[in-house]
Amino acid sequence: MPELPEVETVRRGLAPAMEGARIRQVQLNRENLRFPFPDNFGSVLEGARIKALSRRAKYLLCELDNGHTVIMHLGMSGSFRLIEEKAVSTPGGFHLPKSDIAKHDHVKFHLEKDHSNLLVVYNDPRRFGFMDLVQTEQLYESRFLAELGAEPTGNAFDGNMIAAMFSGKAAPLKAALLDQRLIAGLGNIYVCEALWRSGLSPRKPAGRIVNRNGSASKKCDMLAVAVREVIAEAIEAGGSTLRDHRLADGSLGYFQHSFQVYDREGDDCAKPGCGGTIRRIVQSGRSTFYCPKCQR
DNA sequence: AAGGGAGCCTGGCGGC
DNA sequence: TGCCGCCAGGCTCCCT
Repeated sequence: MPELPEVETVRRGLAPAMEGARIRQVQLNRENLRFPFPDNFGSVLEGARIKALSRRAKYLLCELDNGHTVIMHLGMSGSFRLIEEKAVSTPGGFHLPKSDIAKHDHVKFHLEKDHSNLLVVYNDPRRFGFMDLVQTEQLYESRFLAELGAEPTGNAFDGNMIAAMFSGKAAPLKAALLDQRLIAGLGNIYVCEALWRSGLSPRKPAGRIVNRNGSASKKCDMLAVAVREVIAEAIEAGGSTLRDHRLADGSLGYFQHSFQVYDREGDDCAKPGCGGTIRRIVQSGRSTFYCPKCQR
């Protein structure tokens, strides 16, 4: 479920319960997800207290009080469930009632907070997600975070920044916006939506929206605004829920009802007076949805 | 050197 | 009903 707004929604769902909690036990139901779990994963986590749950791009960062931070990525299909203590509590934490045990539950974090037990379960059918452990001091030099580009929610993100990033680029706008080394956190859905909102074709070479002298054109400004807005609105809506993914508390995000182009091939373009039809094309192996009439 | 494609996995859906 | 191919929100690696 995971582009930036979904990860942020997960973070907001888990943080109140997890921050300040102590990790009693970590249960790994397999030795790897996309990558192997680090050897010391359990030993470093168990007994530690969670200081903060934050986010960078699509990564969840769980800072512990022992100098380590857990880096987590949800891949394509990862999700968390938060389960409050139930009747089946034991001295070692508690176990899921049979009805709550799901296929592909790969990691269970048994937590204790304010004398009650919590269970945080990570489920991931496709196992493209992963978890890693780094020294908090070197967090931003770690291999996953070091290369990341601008946070599209940040104050510095504007048309000038886009101009600097896209200047001279031959890659299509779609690919440039998906490049995590430039802007970090956008995925297939929100890129399609942002391009539609800004009236720009996903096929247009990224460098061509930049002024000849390298400064920000009107198009750069409009694109920056569209990206900021679509991300902000999606976070506000609790992200998008596709294929029945749930949020940590079991509820559903509803931004998918606001999609104007994503997965809407054949629909009329929603832009007033446009009259175009949404089309699906494939760019670098992935679906792009756009309106050929008003996106130029 | 940047850009495109395959590969990693499982599950759900539509077509026959 | 069953089987098959295609598709899916991400990322890394390898090739040109």
